[in-house]
Amino acid sequence: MYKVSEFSALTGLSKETLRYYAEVELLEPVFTDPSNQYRYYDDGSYLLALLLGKLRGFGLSIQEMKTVMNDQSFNNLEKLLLDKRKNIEAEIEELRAKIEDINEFIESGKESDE
Amino acid sequence: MYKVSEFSALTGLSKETLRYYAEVELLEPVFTDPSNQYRYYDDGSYLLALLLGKLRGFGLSIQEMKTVMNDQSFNNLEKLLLDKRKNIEAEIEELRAKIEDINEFIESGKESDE
DNA sequence: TTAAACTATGGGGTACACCACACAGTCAAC
DNA sequence: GTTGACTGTGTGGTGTACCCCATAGTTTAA
Repeated sequence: MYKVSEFSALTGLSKETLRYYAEVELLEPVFTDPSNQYRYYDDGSYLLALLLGKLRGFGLSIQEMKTVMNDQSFNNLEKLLLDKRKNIEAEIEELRAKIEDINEFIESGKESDE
Repeated sequence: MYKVSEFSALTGLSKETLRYYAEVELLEPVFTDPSNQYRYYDDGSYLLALLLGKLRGFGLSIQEMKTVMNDQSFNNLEKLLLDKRKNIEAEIEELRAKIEDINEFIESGKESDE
């Protein structure tokens, strides 16, 4: 069982983030000491925390991560990741279009200069 | 001289946005009636407003647009746009890397399933 | 003249995922 | 037993570019 500081160091998630994740019920401590409210995590929490760190890196929102965590079988995970990938691809398309707009704008500026 | 509603309809910028742009000194009315604080815009404002709309679409921040507006010769404009384009390209790269991460994660999941 | 339509101001709210800080209780090592 | 390190809670702040609302004053058309 790890206390927050140790668990924070272990997982790379800040203490505040851990507290936040507990608050929003994304990653809850396995045990909370009723006498002092200290939160304790275990090795299972550790694996989940690593997963969460990865998913955050992929750009999943808290809500999305919650749906992943609420499905112990992780059946939804792949589907969610594929969706996320599609979203990212769409974002890339938008950015590409923006670049095109900028290019056109620059070009039109040059023409009217001459 | 246009009052806000008319000018808003003309430019596509909402009244609130116009007020905000006046507040942050991005696009100030050409005249403010001292008796009632009504703000008035003219055709010069119109052209600037169109430019601002475009620049917003390109993803320029208010601060960046201010630097553009503060340089009447618009000498900085092209440089700024090229910078912006570079930023967008970098963003695209990040997103691509994220997709790669996701792909790897999915693949590794499949392997360990079998 | 009166009512509808317009305008201004000030303030709060939004989304998101935390971070920071003050204060107080608690634990651990010596 | 004391001191320093740790923990909790509650609250406020962050950034960005606005949006929305209530209130109150103003203009305009009939």
